[in-house]
Amino acid sequence: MESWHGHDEAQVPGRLQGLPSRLLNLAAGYAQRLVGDRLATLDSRKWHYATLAALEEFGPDSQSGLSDRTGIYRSDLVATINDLTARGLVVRAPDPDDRRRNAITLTDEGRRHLKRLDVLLADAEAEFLAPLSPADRAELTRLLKLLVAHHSNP
Amino acid sequence: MESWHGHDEAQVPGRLQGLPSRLLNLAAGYAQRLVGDRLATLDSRKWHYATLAALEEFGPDSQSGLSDRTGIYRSDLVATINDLTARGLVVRAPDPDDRRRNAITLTDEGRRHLKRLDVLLADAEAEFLAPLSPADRAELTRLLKLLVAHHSNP
DNA sequence: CATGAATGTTAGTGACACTAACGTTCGTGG
DNA sequence: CCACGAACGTTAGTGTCACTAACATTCATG
Repeated sequence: MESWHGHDEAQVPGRLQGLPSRLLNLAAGYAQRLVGDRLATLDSRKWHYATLAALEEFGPDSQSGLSDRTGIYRSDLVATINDLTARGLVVRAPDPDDRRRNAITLTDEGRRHLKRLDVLLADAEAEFLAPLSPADRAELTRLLKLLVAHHSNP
Repeated sequence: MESWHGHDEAQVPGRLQGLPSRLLNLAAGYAQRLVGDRLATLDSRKWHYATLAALEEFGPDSQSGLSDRTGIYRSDLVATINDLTARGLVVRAPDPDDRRRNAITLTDEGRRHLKRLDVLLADAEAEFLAPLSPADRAELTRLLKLLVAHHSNP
């Protein structure tokens, strides 16, 4: 993750120019890049963060529970948990109450790592929102919530 | 492109819940899906549309010119132009003035196809923005433009 | 006219969203 | 009580998109 396509911004087709869906994609791209780059400084990604955050907030959970909470597909969660266990941030143990399940538990080191990621994310968020006033940020959040709410439950 | 992860929206970690960058990614995801699905009904994708639109607006162009205008990498543009020529929407011919270049030209059929895609896109855009009032849409566009402008030229 | 830059091309990487299929384990209805 | 279907974890694979590296051809400039 180094450069990107958005720096020079040559003459762009006019019909695309002001399209909210295009602007949204552009903006989301910048946000994603900022966040991704920050997390990468600690060899982490969105998935790692989301998983650790869910574990801290809701306590130990099965993989399918984590999949629900994070939106990560259970198939992709396998590799994520592999990573996190390999780094000692999480423990995967068979659930004695339901032997189909794995109980995923946050370790102390995992909790510490999550705290470090939190700092990074707050930083990225601040940098991303820099051009907006507090009122603008609230407004943006409101509008995005409307859109997300409308399209998330059909 | 059929289902997606956003329908049930289970209990999500609170620290992620209201984060503009997360909301932005979610919203962009919905928009992308809407647009992508619409375009897919005519076996097209974002790249095809962007290329055709750029050609109509700026006239025949080289591939690297198109790359600049659309933001598509020249390496990816090769396949895009391959597709479009295979479908007769575009003609690729060596540029006599500069034999390194290919001159890409929109065909009549390409123009017709673009018109069809335009309808689809307008439709997707309308559906995406359905929950917002005209004032809200203007506001969203304004905020997104601020963000994009700030992050596109460092 | 030699050197370096631009152009198109091929190949490949990596993140992410998503599907299909399979074995194991559990819960339930008959 | 047990057969059957559902849930769980896992493996493998697909498709889109952004992006890099390397190469041959052609052009432009010094």
